[in-house]
Amino acid sequence: MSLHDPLPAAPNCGDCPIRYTAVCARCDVDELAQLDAMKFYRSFEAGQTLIWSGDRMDFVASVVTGVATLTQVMEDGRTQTVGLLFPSDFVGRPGRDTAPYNVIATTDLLMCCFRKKPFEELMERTPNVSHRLLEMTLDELDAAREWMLLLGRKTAREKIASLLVIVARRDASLHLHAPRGRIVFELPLTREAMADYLGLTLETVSRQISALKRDGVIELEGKRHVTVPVFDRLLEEAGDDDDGGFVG
Amino acid sequence: MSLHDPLPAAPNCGDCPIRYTAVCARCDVDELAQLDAMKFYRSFEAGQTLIWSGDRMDFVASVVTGVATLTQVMEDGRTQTVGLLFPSDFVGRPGRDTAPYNVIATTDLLMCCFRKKPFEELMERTPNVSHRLLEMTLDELDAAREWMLLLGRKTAREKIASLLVIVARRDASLHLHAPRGRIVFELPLTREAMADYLGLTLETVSRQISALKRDGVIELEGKRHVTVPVFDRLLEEAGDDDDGGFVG
DNA sequence: CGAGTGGTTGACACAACTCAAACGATGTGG
DNA sequence: CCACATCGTTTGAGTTGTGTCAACCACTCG
Repeated sequence: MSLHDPLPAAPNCGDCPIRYTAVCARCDVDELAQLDAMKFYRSFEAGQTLIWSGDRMDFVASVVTGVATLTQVMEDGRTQTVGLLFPSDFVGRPGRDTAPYNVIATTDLLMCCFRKKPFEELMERTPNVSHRLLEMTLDELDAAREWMLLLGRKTAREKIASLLVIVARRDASLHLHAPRGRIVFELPLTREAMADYLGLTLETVSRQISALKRDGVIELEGKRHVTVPVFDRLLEEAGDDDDGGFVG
Repeated sequence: MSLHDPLPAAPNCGDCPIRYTAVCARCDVDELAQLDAMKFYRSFEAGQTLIWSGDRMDFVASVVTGVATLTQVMEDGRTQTVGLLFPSDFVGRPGRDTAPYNVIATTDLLMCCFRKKPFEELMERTPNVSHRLLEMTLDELDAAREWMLLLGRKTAREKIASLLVIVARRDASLHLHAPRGRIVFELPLTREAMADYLGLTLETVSRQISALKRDGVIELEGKRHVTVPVFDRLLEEAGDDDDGGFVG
């Protein structure tokens, strides 16, 4: 399975690909049955905007397959992506009713949705959900702060390498292993979407990817299919001091 | 009361300045008594590092008075501040035992601490605490994402203006009102700490502050005492499209 | 009074941005 | 089936905002 797989038929919770990683990860059979009863699926095509900043949000959701971005746009059009959503990531905030960001599908996307009100009520009586959500939110906060270091202090080349590391890790985690040695993955983002996430222009992104290719850090087939011959080399280029523990 | 006030004698929870804004905000008298029994205070001087990244953390804490920063440092010394902690903000993550960031007091600081284990146990049986912590963590995530926009897309001048807006807002929230018209506050950060938070060099910070002064957006007495004659003007300079609703 | 700390200002360099041209892949209509 | 438009991308040439290096100022402390 990769980030781009065709959408599976709406799965039963029991054999859902994100059963043990999403908000529902710690639910018992009874709790799962309750979620199962209230869930509904929505699918989107690559490029579609699911939610506009300022919209009323009457549901929360988990990404089942595909990738989406959270982006902020300034009045004059400057755009910054503030979150990448991979399978199992959660969208929406209990207790808030308007969306603070645009949510955009960058690949075909399947979401598992819950109407907000019933979900909030379930959260009230189900610590297994609210504690898992707290844990996931704390993880996202850590990720956001790591991204602040990237945006504030890394060079364009380090930024690109760091993004590739993130994508490689999230892709690997779908297969339940850590990236090591020679790895291959698909980029779920256009050059422009990468630029918006990295705080760069798309030209700079393109140039730095070309440079990493020229230097043998990566190989490309087409624009999206990336091979990293030596993952540790990519890690060095990313300039991270730690290796960011693997979460299965 | 300002961000810099001398430390009060260790207060009783009932008349603690952050009684209705910290993790304990929603606790009833009984829950408060439990927290009261297990809490202890620690104070720090401006400039002190409370916690080093990688250290074992056996407590969590709330800022009672003063300001602290969370900072990340790369191997080569590049430094990025990833969080500003004002009174009522929470430090430490239940369920993790080593600190991911340096925590540094930028003013004299009073912390209300809880040993991690007992606090976690109390959280298990006290939804009023864990729900409040979830809410605060979601707020912090929003703040981190707003900062990502700043780091990725704003100019140096906009960055400075934005920081001043944040400090003005947090300072005002201690007095339970929103900033408006002519306002006055103390900067709780050195130029270097500002640079680390804004992803700039201290020279650029200094130049842009001089420029804002020259243009009449701010007035300075000494290096730290700031007067903003027209708060809306500062907001324009910050380049934010929304006015970031007031939280009392 | 000298040393140290935090801040300001200047001169210059360079990484990344802007503007512009062109490419390959894909799709569409005559 | 070819001409043509579009989209995402690459590459080049020139500009600029911010970083770097360095001198100097204002205070404070011992």
